[in-house]
Formats: sequence, structure tokens, C-alpha cells
Amino acid sequence: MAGSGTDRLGGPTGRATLSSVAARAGVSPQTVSNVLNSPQLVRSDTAARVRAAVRDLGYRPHRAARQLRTRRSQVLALRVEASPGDGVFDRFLHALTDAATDRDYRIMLYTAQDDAAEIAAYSELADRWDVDGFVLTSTHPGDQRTSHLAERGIPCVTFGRPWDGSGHHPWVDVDGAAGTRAATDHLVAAGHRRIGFLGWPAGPGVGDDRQAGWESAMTAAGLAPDRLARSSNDLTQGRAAAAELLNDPTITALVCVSDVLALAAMAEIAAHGRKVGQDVAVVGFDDTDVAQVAGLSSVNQPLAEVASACIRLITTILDSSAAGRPPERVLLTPSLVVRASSGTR
Amino acid sequence: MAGSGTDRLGGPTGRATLSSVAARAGVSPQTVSNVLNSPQLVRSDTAARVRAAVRDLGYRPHRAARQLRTRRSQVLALRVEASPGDGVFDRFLHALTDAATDRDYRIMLYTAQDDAAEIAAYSELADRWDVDGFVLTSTHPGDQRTSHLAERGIPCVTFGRPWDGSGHHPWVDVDGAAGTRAATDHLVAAGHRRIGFLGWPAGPGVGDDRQAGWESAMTAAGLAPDRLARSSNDLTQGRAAAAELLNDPTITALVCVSDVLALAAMAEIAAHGRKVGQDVAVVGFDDTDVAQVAGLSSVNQPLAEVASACIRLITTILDSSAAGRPPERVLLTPSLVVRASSGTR
DNA sequence: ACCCATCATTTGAACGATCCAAATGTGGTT
DNA sequence: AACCACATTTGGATCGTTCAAATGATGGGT
Repeated sequence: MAGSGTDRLGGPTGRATLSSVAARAGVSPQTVSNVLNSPQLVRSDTAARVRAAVRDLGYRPHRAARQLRTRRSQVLALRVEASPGDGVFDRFLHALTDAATDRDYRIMLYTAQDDAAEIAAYSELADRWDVDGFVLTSTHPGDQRTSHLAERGIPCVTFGRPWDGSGHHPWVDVDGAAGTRAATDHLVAAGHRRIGFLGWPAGPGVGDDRQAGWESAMTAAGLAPDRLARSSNDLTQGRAAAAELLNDPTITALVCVSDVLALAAMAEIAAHGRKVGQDVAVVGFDDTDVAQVAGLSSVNQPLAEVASACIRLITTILDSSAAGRPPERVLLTPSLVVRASSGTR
Repeated sequence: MAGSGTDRLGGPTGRATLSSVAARAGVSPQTVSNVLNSPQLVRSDTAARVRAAVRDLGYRPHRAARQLRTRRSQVLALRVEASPGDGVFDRFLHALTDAATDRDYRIMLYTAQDDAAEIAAYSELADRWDVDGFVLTSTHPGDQRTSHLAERGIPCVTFGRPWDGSGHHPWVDVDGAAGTRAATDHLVAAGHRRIGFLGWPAGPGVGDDRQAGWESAMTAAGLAPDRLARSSNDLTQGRAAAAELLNDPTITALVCVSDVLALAAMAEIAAHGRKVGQDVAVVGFDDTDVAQVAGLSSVNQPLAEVASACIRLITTILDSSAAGRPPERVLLTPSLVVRASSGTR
């Protein structure tokens, strides 16, 4: 309909500006700006005329110019880690980019060797690149990153709770305990009574949280949460820890703190000449690609919801200057995906 | 030494600017700019004085202001895909961000449902966000994205060859044929004679390329590349295809086009009551986390080199206005990582 | 002493948008 | 008719940087 035919996107001088739109609509540049940013100030017929000109010329505000004046870049920074991670970063990244785009923000990436290097990078990113805020992942006990950002007055959200309770920033997290509780309940419902837990080394954080879910579900079912082994998150150690548990032949099911350890358990079960899913049920955590490929039941984190909550929280801080209110917190519940490794057949 | 004590990073008015540095050094703002951008124009003692002022004040150029003037953002855009992908995107992303940072560029993300949506997003990204260039991944036959970018005069590099030969843009790719050739050679050296190939549906692109490597290595070893099955990249279909090959009991080794299909093969081998690595050797492709966890030999892509080559190629185009020369092409050789699935024991 | 060439440095004007304050138009009230 | 309140519109000034052209300093050569 409108503007059929030639596309004036790239006029003689290049692209449309506020002034060129103003000239075409017969108003001042400021009025055009008002139409776009403060429509309530402009009479509706003028606004309509201006909007028509905007459409005709294919005008898009030039972000660098706006940024120079307003000191807002509409850019959020996110660190990409080198370590293998838990295998869900891809999905989180996609969801985060989508959610940011919905609110007219973009995600910009940076890397850092460790927390110290990351903290050192903050002022560079904020000063030079005018990053408006940070989305931090992988929070851990003793995490100093948020306090450094707070000192500099740079807003942030974390995906992950502040595990030492000190945090005074908005965060979004997934209730790991609820996830392992669901996994345990599922196994109990399937008739299992001796259910072991394959966890990470003890310490406050994600690992303990997930273990607590297993414990509470066992206790609630009148069972003793006493079969427990720990391992770092790799296959070799994981198999050794799983072997420990499997030495007890009465154990018929394992709840694992991660998919990697669940796979270790599956391998060890097979090595013991028993069948995964039939003789011993296994449930993992994170629902990674690996789990899908291996037919492993696993606890799935609602990453799209996490991402959109992260964006909602930080853009709320950025867009309204609502500095007074206490930081918002969001705790989401994961869901169990049942596959062959814990199939009832 | 220099600037010990108080850090003037955040002076009374905020941050240091070109003018504040100039005032401190007793020169004009333009001279400061020249010291930083065209040092040969400035007498060395003046330059030294200016550089000292820069250090003292902790001056960092304001990117938005520079961008407004130069029409350069120092930002490259990269699409994050929704689909599960091949499991190497994380690593590529990290390497790409690192490589970009080395040359003072940053990576900004966007998403798109499909190629058409991606093409539609280009002008928005280039106009509004002033993206300097694009890094495209997942090239495929009939890919129209590069030609659309070329029409708009936006530079790009692709990770992946133009599979229909039409491409007239710089690209970086990994020699898939060389990878499967290495895998096949390794199996031949281990004494295998009947080596099957588990591939993707036929068609120009990555799949055919990897298949060609197996064929050429077999032929070179005087063996017939005649045991071949195809499947889409998922576990269920993959197991069926693997079963086809395993019906021939003389086959003792499988080269697979991807880690997912290799895992399918491993599962099927186990289901046939045979032992992976002992009775039947398996090699995958991409060396994903899955492969590491499963003890699967796999072909590893040199993603750090790919990433830095991508950045080198596109920054060369952007920084020098060397538009005349033909687009550069880089083909890198992957390396085989041997694990238990093809162990000689 | 003069003039010109050469280099180093400074000045003035953009880039495109938004902020602030001031100027215009509109209507109602006295 | 003069006035005021209010809605709408406009004119600089400004953000920090770079580009183009103008100025100042220096040093021969004649």
C-alpha cells in the first residue's frame, strides 16, 4: 500500500535523518523527535503527517547520535565462557537475544579468563562501548562481580542466586531443589525405594541445592536419603563415584546432579552388566543435547522464561529510573522430561 | 609509577574527554586526536606530553561520538540459531569474541527464524545499529544471504564455503574431506578393511564433502567404499541406518558424518551385543562435548583458527578500503582425536 | 631582509539526535 | 479588548569526535 514502487531508503545523500523527515513533513526536527519519543506532546494530525513522512523516507533513528546525547546505548553485555559449561548456554543465548530484541536492546559479547579479569573489563566496556548493563551467569559463593558493578553504578541482573546471601541485585534462577524433587517423586511413583544421589563435591551453591531436593523428596516419601556419592563433573571421576553407589545391589535408581554425571552412571551401569531403565533408572539434570541423544530422562530448565525475566528485570531498572524499590527476584520451576533411562517398562 | 594515588577516572563532570585531556596537556583537542590516530603528524615531545595526560586522566575515546563522525561502529553481527546445531557453536563463539576483541571489534548478536527473516534484518542492523559487517555461519546450497549483503555494500565473511560456487566473498572453512580421510586412514592403519560410512542424505554441501574424504581414503588404500548408509542427524533414524550397516558382519569400523550419528552407531552396536572399540570401531565428527563424554574418537575442527581467520578477513576489508583485490579464502585442516571408541586395544 | 616551502598545530564546522528554554498559537475568562 | 493558562511548536546549545581548511612557527635559499 504505502510507498509502493521506489524505496527511498538510500536517497542521494544516503539515509534519512530527523531533518530530512522534518523537511518533508513541514515541521521542525524537534517535532519529529517528539512524535517518536513523546507522542503526547504532539497534536494528532501533525503526528500523522510526520509518521507518513517517516514511512515514506524509511527513516530509522541513528543510534550512535542518540547515544551520544542520552548516554544510553541499548546494549547489554554478556560473558561467553571458555569452559565446556553445562551445555545449556546456546539455548540461553538464543532466548536472551530474542528477549532483548523484543525490548529494543542488543546483546554484546565479551570474554574473560576469570572473575578478576572480568571485573577489570567492566569499566572498559561501560566507558568505551557504553554498555548499559550486564547479564551475569554462573554465580557462585564469594562472587564479587555484582558488588563491583554496584560500586560503579552499573546495573546488572544475574542468572543464578547470590549464594552467599550478600547480593543486593535483581536475579533470576531456576529452583534446582524443585527439579530433583520432581525427579525423585517420579522415581518413587514408579516404585523405586532405594534411590541414590550422584552429586558434586559439597559446598554452598547449585550442587547442594539440587541435593537438598532429593533429600526432601526422599524424606517426604518416608525413605532414607542415605545413598550418596560425590564427584567432579567429568566422566572418569563420575564413573568411579557411580560404581560406589552401584556396589549396593539394592539401589534401583539414581538421581544425578548433572547430565554428564548421569551419563557416567549410565556407562557404569552398562559396565556392571545391568540395563539402564530396566535394572537401574537414571535421571539427569539440564536436559542437554547429550541427554536427548542418549535417551536420558532429565530436568529441563525453562531457559526462555529465565532469559525474558532477566531482560525484563534489567530493562525495568534501565528504562524507569526506579532506583528506590528493592531488587526483584524470580525463581522459576524446572520440569522433568522423561525418557527411556527412567522408563517404567 | 604514573598516576599513583587518586584515580581521576570519574572526575567531577564524569569521564575524561578529548577536551579535558587537551586542557591538561596544554594543546588543542584535535592534537590529542592526532596523537591517538595519526601520530606521525605530531612532534614527538608534544605527543609524549599528551600521552601522559591520557594516562593521568584515564582517558578512553567515546565510541559513540567517534561512530557518529566516522560511520564505523567496530561492531560485527552474528546470528545465533535456534536449532540444536552441531554442538560446536559455543566454542566458535568464544573464539570469535576473543579474536574480535584483539582487533578492537565486538560481536553483537541477532536471531532470525530463517534466511528470509535474516535478510530482512540486515538493513535494520546496518542502519540502526551501525553494524560494520556480518559473520555468517551455516552456509548451504542456494544461500542467498551473501548476495543480499553484497547488494547493500555490507561486508561479510562466512564460516563455510559457498556450496553452489556463486560466492564472491571471503570465506573460511574446515576441510571436511581431509577430516574423514584422516579418520579412515587411522582405521586402516589399525588394521580395519571393511569400513562403512554413516552419512547424511546426499546433496551438495558438508555431508557430501565428508563422504568424499572417506571414499578417497578407501580408494587410496585399495579398498572399496561400498558400505554406506544415510540418515538425518538424529538418534532414531541414525540407529536404523547404523543397523543396516551392521547387518553386514564383516564391517569392523564406521566413519560417521557427525557425532550424533556416531553415538547412534555406538548405541546400535551395543544393542547388537557387540563392543564399541573392540568389535567395531567408530569415529565421529566435530568433537563435541558428547564425544568427549562418550569416549568417542572424533574429528576436531580448529575453531580458534577459524574464528581468528574470519576476523582477520573481515577486518582487512573494513580497515583498509582494499576493495579491489579478490576475496580471500581460507581452508583449514581438522585433526583427529583418538579415544576409546577406536582404540587399538 | 624578503619570500616561499614545509611542518606542526589550531580553528571552525560538521555528524544526528536530544535537552532545555523560549516562542508561537488557541481558547476561555473577566 | 485585554489577559492568562495551556497546548503545541521551534531555536539554539550540546554530547565527543574527526575532517578540512587556516594559522603559526621554522628554516633555507636568493
